[in-house]
Amino acid sequence: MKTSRFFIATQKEVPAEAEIVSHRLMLRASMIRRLSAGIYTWLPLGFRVLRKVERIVREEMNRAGALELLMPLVQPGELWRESRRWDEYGPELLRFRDRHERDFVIQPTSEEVITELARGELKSYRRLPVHFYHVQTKFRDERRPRFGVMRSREFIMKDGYSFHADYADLEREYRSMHDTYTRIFTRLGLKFRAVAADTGAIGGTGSHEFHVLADSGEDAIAFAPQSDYAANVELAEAVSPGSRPAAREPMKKVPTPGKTTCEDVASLLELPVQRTVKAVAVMHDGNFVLLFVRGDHTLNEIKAQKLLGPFRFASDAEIQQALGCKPGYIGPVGAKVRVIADRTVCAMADFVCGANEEGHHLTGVNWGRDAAEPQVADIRNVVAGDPSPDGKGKLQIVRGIEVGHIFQLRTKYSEAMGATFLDEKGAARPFEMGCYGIGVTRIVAAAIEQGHDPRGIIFPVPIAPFEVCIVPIGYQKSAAVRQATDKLYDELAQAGVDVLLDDREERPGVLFADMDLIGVPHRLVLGERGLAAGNAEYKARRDEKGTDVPLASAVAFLRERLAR
RNA sequence: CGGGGCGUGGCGCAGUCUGGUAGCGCGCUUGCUUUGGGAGCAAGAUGUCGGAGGUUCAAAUCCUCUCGCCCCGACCA
Repeated sequence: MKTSRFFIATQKEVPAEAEIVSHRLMLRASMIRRLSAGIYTWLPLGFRVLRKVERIVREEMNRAGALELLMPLVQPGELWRESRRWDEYGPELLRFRDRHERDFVIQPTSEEVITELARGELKSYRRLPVHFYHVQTKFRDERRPRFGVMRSREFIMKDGYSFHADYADLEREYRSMHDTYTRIFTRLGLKFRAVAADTGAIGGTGSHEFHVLADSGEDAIAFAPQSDYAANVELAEAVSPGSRPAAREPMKKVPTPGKTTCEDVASLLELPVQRTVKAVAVMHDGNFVLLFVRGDHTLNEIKAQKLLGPFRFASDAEIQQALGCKPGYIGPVGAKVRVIADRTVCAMADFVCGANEEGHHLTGVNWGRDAAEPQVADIRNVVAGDPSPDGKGKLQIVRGIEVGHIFQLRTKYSEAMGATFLDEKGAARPFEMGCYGIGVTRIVAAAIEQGHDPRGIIFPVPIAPFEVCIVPIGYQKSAAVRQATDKLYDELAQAGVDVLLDDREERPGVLFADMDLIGVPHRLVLGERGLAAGNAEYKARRDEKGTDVPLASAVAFLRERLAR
């Protein structure tokens, strides 16, 4: 490709809308343009990257035996009523009516359609197992789209669905997909981690997320460096710290006017915040419930929800009614309500908590002696330094961008939609199902979050818009440069290298800046100076300085570099 | 959904408080010079100031309505 025949519209200035580095760079590099909130056009440069990501995904899915098909973007609402997701999905599901007033949705995923297909086509166990996938546009009407294509409303996802006669076979496919995803993200050149994930309302044992590691990630991941343990913080178990020490202090009420947070109370009393206990008041099924975590810990709402079922935070008025005090001074002593303590809190003695009286806290509080023994559960988020749940070392926390998710659906959809097959004995049984997603568009942004410097994007070779660029100095002026450049360009193209020749009539600085910005991994510069000695100058995108390479061996040199 | 902010040429912004000839930088066009890290000079083009209504001799500026976009929050005792 020659730049003069391509479309590069780089910008020095960034549109004010862009917040994170990948979004800024994608706009500046002219990979994408925003059309509407969370809706983007992929320009030719960005589209090349997108296609390369898709290609790797397809190759590995096909290699694993999955079969590509294409399901519609627009799906009948009727199917969604069958699966009950019409009601469960909420406002993120984009719905509309056609001219006959029939309900339709723009698909956020395709479980309904694939299950509909399966119940019509997969009548016999002899057809199983089978795994269908497609790479298709998705729409989720996000409450708040942001970060460019990282969290957009319209995006491209690879979603696959597998059908099995029994759970053992589903598990086999699930492990196979775990391996396949590992290969895909490895080939994409990304630093990633597979982590155990929450299975949400569906339950079941199997769900893993694949996260690209980046500080700007929206998810927190807990992992143990000494073992294989890795889990989304939403899920990571906070293990019990052991048995509770004996009480040594008497309970005492102390004035703490205006000190409503554990940090404030701890600093007033000159105690570590780890000696304090904080209360979270929630309403569940019309009942007032107090949840206690250590002062420096935070409540894990997902764990709490699993324990209690759906709940919401209590209002100030409800707290006043249940405890007779304001928020900020809540404690378990004398509280005639349901009390749930985190495992860590349960193992505390002589702790500090609210006195259920405005402006006062209690010190030297002990379970059993001063307050009724609470219900104990794991309801907090793990923090760095917590022991790993597998007993091997301590947890660390890193941030990640979720780019893949594999899931054992089991029979949720097949039962809801009556999708059954006949087994060897002629009995109708619902399919065991798995589903497997990869956020194709998000991967592009994630790769940039992981690979960039002040000059621009640094793409991994497999997904770079071009593998190599040639920057001639004086292409329009010097016949020698032009001749050598054209020859090299032809040779590289012949050798199957994805090469971009920057033949624009611009000053060299402009060409260098653009090639750096769009993230081409390898660069060859041809100028009269070097050509006189028979050399081209080679520089990898991450290198500070270039090195001379004999022009005669430049193709072989690059092929060797690209083969790595 | 709640809170905050912004809509002025393709992009980034000033001008709005205090009504009175619509401006700057980047980009774009043409010419000359320049040419190994985002050039210089000169000449140019591009605006229904998001939209509708109102107040006024006069509205980018004041008022009302409306549309769009961005950011923050939804962990709090």
